[in-house]
Amino acid sequence: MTATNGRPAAGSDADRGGGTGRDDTVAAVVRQWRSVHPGLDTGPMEVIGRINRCAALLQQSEDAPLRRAGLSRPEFDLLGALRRTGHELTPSELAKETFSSGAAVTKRLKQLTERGLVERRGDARDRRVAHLRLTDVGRDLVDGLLPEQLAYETAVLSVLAPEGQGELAALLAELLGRLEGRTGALRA
Amino acid sequence: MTATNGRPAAGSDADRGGGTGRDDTVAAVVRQWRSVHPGLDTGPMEVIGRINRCAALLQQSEDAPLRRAGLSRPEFDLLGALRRTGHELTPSELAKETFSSGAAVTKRLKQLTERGLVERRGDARDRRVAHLRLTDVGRDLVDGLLPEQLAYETAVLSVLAPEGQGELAALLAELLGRLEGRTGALRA
DNA sequence: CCAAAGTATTTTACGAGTAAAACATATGCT
DNA sequence: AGCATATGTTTTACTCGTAAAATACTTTGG
Repeated sequence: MTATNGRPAAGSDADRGGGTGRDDTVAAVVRQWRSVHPGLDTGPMEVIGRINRCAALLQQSEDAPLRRAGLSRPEFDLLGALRRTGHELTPSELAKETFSSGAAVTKRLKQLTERGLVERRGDARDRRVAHLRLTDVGRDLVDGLLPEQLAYETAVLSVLAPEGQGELAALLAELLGRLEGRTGALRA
Repeated sequence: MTATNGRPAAGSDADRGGGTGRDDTVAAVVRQWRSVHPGLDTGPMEVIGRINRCAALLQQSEDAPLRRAGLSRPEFDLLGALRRTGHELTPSELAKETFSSGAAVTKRLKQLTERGLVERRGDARDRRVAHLRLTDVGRDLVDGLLPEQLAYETAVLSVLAPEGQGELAALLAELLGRLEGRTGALRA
């Protein structure tokens, strides 16, 4: 919690490595804060601010191939969950799997079922629960879209060297694993 | 675009380093996809999926101190922009500064002005434009909240060693800088 | 000076997510 | 069996963001 931990001093390390690094907007914001509140440890901003901003930027571009297919990312995530698990899922399982609320899943399912991408089947034993599965059309849509989507993402990420991507993935995995360990239940 | 680029092979590298690494949910998802579509290069998922998931998780916890003050993160960002630039800003400048649409800024300003955190002043020369500034109350709120918020974020991030945080910040800065270079205009 | 075009901001209509309540059904206890 | 409680899902009321239209003002060029 002190202002002098192990992080490299902020405000001048914007370009590391080959000197090709542009200055990012978060660095500029942090610089402003530091000049207004010189005593503050702005370290967390440099991580969290950038994660948020990256997420926002990536989602804009990232979703381009999806939109061509008339799908939002949350919709694609839902279809993807059904595809990758390979079996039927109940609404609650889908909610857990896609990290969204039950109500949101209900709404998405309604639309996706109307579009014929997903089918609903009632449970014989417990008539409260529903089982959802992809229709053939839904399955083909996902299978056709995924390679496109991944190719697109590969292209977007190619601004980073492969080793950089690997390091980034590893660090994020570590952070994510521990954050999830704190709060998130580990799913079955 | 080939499946054999420089990234470490996915699916078994979940714990690196000291062996303390928990398995994160994205790793599990990627494993599922790989077993359904073995030919696919899932590299981008490991980066983008994790960035998105981290952003989501962080925002949940992150915003706790803010909520105590009755502020959403976008509201705090707006107040913060006014505080850190140190001068008045027009609605359009605020929109640029907080990466949100003009309409969203209008709405937030309305609420924040009603709450007495922000003041509006009309421009003498050009009567279309407004100039916004923090009230004393608004300024004190931001100044009181920021250290709390940063301390909280520091605590959340402390699941990563300081060097890890530094590396992560640097990699994200590089990614972000180049992504912004592609599309985003570099602001003044 | 006046009309046309441009710019800053707000308003409107709407889509999507959420929390909490409402339903519908199942399970446990006596 | 019968009632209380728990669980899975949907509905309701509401908030917030967005795109596009509307508004208000300014600038430009004849």
